[in-house]
Amino acid sequence: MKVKKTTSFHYIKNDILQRIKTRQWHAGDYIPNEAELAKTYDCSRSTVNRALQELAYAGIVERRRKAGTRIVLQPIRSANLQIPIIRKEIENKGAIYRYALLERKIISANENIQIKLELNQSSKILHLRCLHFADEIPYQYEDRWINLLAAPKAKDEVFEMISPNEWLVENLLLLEAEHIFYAKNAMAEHADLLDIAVDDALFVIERRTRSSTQVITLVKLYHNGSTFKMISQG
Amino acid sequence: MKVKKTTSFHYIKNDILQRIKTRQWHAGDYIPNEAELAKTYDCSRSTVNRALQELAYAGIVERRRKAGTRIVLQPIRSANLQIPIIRKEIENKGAIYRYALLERKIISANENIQIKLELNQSSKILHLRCLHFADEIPYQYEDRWINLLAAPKAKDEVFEMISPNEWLVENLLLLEAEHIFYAKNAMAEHADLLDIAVDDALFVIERRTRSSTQVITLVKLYHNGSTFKMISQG
DNA sequence: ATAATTAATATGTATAGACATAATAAGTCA
DNA sequence: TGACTTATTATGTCTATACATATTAATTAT
Repeated sequence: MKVKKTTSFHYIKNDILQRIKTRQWHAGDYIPNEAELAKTYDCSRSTVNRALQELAYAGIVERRRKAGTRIVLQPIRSANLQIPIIRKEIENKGAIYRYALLERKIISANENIQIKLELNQSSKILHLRCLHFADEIPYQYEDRWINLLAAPKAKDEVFEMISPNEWLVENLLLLEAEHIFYAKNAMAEHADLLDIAVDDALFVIERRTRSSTQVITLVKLYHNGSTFKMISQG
Repeated sequence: MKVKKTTSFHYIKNDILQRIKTRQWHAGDYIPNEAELAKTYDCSRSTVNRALQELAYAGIVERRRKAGTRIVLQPIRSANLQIPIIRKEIENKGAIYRYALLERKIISANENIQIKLELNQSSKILHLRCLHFADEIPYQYEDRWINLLAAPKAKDEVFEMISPNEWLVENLLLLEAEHIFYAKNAMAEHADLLDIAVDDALFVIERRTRSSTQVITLVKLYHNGSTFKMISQG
């Protein structure tokens, strides 16, 4: 005879998910409150609370004080995307990675860059253009702007041997980032650099990295044919 | 004079992040254990535990029993992507949404689809092709396969008035999904349907939705010029 | 030296109880 | 009726304590 010891929040989480999946509880409905669930599962409210908080974080339920917990109507398709580090992505494929600097220039921010870097007035920006190769085949073209107010040390780095991303990771801590993805036809410049045809579809990642107070860097990454795979959990 | 009441796990989380950002603690280093941090912050170990668990979930630190908690070397750029529901995306822009069914056909799975739908043998599949309009302008082309073993009721739905996605959300519970994103040049068929030129860059989302045991549906969504914006937190 | 065993340790999780807080509902007054 | 005030309630969070568990370090046996 088995003796129940404790009910895990994992068990509760799965059980509630199961009830939702089997339509025992319907989308839009409020589910019993924590105290009642604690009785049902014969555990403490803390345990139920943890299970429900994780379900809320995963977007399965919505919680509001006094109102209660209800099953999200149309579970928003949120997905956790792991954006690969270019060197690792290439090396994981068994290819040899090579980095090359195309251009390094200190410029004054034009209006467009000024807005994107959230600068009050035009100031000095380090503009870098680079290429990443996999087995000597152009793999990604990188167009980057570094805010020298936020990263003054970048002035002293030539970026011949180290890629901007790796330098930034080593020299600053990049925690907050904002991404935009889109598709774009290759322009003559891109085609030339990536050794593809003009108008070939490019997958572009635009990333803005910031500290709490300022934008540190803006980068546009042009991929040729590369895909991103992500798994969203439920 | 202010009297300290309690230390919130939010405070601890932010404080640790701050220490990492200001390089007081370095990437790769182990940070003090929970008991010590509890003393530092004058709070209970539970509170520290919660803060650290959230930091671990966010990919900032790694934790292992007995070993301790250390700051992740190269914080993996993971980002939470909210995939818009087409109707809402269009309506949010203030445009009028319209759905149109192009084709509905029950087929036997060919080898390719059979693999993607994880079927042991060829079985009946519902193939749907649809268009989504914003103010009568083609906005997204949808190419979808529904596994009739997983969703037999779909046989009885004509999909003239309701889009496959909305029907599936109402009739099944879709919790697990797998996404792939890529860029692709428009083929003649796509160009024709989306009213664009051949070879224009398309942003494609490929989504496979499943229950715990089987694949329910596979869909390819072809966007014309639409971008996705996502914010990854730190 | 090597393998197996045992101890030590940091995190993982559950609990009962307490108080905080947001949001709603009920009640009160103009 | 409408504007304010006051309960009420469900979730949010913290604490002290206890035990579980994974992993490493130390010890013992071979």
